[in-house]
Amino acid sequence: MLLDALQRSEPSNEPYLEASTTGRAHETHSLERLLQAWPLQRRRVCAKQYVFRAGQARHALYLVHAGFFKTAVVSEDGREKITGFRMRGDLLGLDALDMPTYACDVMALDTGELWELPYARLRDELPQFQERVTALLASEIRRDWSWMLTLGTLGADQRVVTFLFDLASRLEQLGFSPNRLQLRMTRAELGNFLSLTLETVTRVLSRLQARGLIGVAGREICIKDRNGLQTVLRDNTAYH
Amino acid sequence: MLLDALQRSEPSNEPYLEASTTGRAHETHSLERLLQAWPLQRRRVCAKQYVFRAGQARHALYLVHAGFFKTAVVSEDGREKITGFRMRGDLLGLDALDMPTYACDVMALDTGELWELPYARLRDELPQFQERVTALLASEIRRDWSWMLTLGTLGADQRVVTFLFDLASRLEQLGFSPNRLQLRMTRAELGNFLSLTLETVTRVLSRLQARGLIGVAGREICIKDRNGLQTVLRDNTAYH
DNA sequence: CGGTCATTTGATAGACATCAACGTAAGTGG
DNA sequence: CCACTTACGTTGATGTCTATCAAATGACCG
Repeated sequence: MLLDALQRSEPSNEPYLEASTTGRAHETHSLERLLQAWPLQRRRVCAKQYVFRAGQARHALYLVHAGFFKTAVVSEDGREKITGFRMRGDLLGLDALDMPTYACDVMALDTGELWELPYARLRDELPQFQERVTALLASEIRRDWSWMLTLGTLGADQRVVTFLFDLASRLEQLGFSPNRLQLRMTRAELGNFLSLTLETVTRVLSRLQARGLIGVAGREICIKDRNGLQTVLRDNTAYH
Repeated sequence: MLLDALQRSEPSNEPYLEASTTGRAHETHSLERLLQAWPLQRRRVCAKQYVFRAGQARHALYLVHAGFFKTAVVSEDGREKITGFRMRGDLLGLDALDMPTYACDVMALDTGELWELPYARLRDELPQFQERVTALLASEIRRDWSWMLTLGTLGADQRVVTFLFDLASRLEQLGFSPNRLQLRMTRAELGNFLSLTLETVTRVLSRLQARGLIGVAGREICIKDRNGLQTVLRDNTAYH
């Protein structure tokens, strides 16, 4: 139950414009609707380009309008950890709201468009905005906790499957097909997010494909047997 | 740099009332000062007692005034993950601000006192409160990310050392000695938080003690050689 | 003082990391 | 248009960290 509310991670965007079974314009888009009357600064970014980096002066909040992004934290000694993948409707920079500088790196994984939100003005002039921001902050915490649970208690296969389900669910929310996933990150990035090596990610995907549960063609993955994948989650619950 | 701002996890409370070198009344206590004029409902809890559990109707926010607590999420199939240890100055229930029910379990690890904060009223009547809550939410996210980094990229020894440093730092902020740590959680709980087994935690502590870096007597741990411990962190940076 | 729970330590095994090649795709420049 | 380069992905062999299993000791409590 908690899980349903929490799980999240990944995106794929412009292709696959099929109709979703559940309709469009979900929670994710509510911020966009809220901001329709505002003249927002837009910013285009290309793949591998940083939106901002930890330590830079915080100018604004960014609302993802298109494209895929990764957020990451880095330690002094260079260890990096991808904390999430962001897509349309996600807000970037929230985690530094109380700071003068950004607290994480955000990199575009493909070309995308961002809307620059002037936080202070929106907060003061748009009453629902503050509330929305609070909700987004809280849900980010729950999402993080959910991933901590996943990474801390599940084995490699189950982590990957959890990721695939989460990505599929997010895509579906945006109106895309939940069965054809276009990964925008490398195996290494996926592995980093899941606390696995890139080789392990590859092996898991191959394994799942061999069992007929998914189809893998590079970064294009299709989900063939949802129940089978659910079984993977239920079965060998490694650890603890 | 990021790390310093982020790391956090653990507490120990009433004993060790030594003077801290850095003075008192830090950021952590600012909420208490802010609330001095308010008549707050207080609640006493005993060890092993739940403050609230995930799914229960959300009544209020709780400010920890005394005692130690653990927050945990649980999946449908019973996997549990401790997401943090909370002490004086921490706010409980923040992660569910936008929900009708709590999103995690909170259990007292010893006797403690909580102050019940009526969120809606405080938000409306105390302007600085909203701001404070936002800051706390954001810093919880950064803290979570920092632990994700630690758990995802460091080996067992380094996780435990990171934990000890974090705990020591938090204790110092509260005015206690940063060198004598009274753990309030079992090895199993510590292991759960660090994504290790209780046996591994025990072994690491024994190992560090054998090297003369710390002293271990059950749940009482004293830090003997900070530099030596720093070395552990620098050295064998396992993984990736 | 028996009984439960927490901690410690040892022996063993397994899952995943590491190391090493090789295959594939895409982009560059001659 | 095709070597050449570079980045990414796949697969295999091997190693190791830490989980698992097991047992003994100690602490606390009714």
